[in-house]
Amino acid sequence: MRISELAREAGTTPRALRYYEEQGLLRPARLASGYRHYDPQAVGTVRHIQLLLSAGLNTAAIAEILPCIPDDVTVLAPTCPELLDALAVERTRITTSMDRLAAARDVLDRLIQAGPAAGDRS
Amino acid sequence: MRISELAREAGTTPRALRYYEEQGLLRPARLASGYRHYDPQAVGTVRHIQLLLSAGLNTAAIAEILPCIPDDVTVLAPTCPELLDALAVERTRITTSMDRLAAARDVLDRLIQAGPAAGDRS
DNA sequence: CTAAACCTTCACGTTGACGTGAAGGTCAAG
DNA sequence: CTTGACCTTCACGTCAACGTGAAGGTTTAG
Repeated sequence: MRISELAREAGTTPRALRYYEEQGLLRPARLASGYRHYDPQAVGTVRHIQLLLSAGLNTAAIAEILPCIPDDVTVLAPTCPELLDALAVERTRITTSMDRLAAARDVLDRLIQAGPAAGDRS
Repeated sequence: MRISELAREAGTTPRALRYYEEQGLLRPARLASGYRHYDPQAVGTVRHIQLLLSAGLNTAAIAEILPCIPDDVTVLAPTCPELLDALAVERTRITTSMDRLAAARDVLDRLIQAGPAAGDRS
């Protein structure tokens, strides 16, 4: 598939896919015309990238981790043991972020309940 | 107190405090010299700001919410009912972020366990 | 009185993940 | 054979929360 189709399938833009390639996250083949050619597995790969990005990992961290993620999401066969430290660091970072989010959400919850709870009868 | 002392107390920098003021989050008094003067409550206010920032709220959202947060953190008395929608939106955003973080952490967990789980007995 | 350590207001620099044209090549359809 | 929808590579723009001097006024300690 070509870049626009992959972008549609994965819910992103051609620009982002070129950026991922520039950062070493994707290595599409090239047609004679110079067009990028992606195999179907790239859809899952891109979804992984987006997921990890939304978790706060930067492209450098994903570039380290991504080669360890096999095509089939559920199988998870050949892991790279050298990266365990990096994985643990990111895991800790994610957990810390979740804790902060939970604390902030508590503040909002108190605000939400403090207001209308007292006297909102309409 | 002056800006450097507040920065120390709240664990941040004078630059950040000036930025918060520029964004309408703080309104310190001014001495005759032009120096900013903060009352002790500002320490808690700044901590709230940092917490909400770390939760992904931007300064505009915090500017809306902050006036509703009373000085005493635990009391939470006079809430602004008009802002309930904004609060709910941010709450949803936070929950969504937490879900994404949890999903990404699951991916990392599978990677962490897939590798050393097979044969790591030490 | 002077030096250190504050403070002030500009105003440009940084970082990351892209957005957004610009200028031009490629390819299937009519 | 030309239109239009693709694609390519630069390369500058964006946004947010500050960092980092620059140039100068203020306050405090000796």
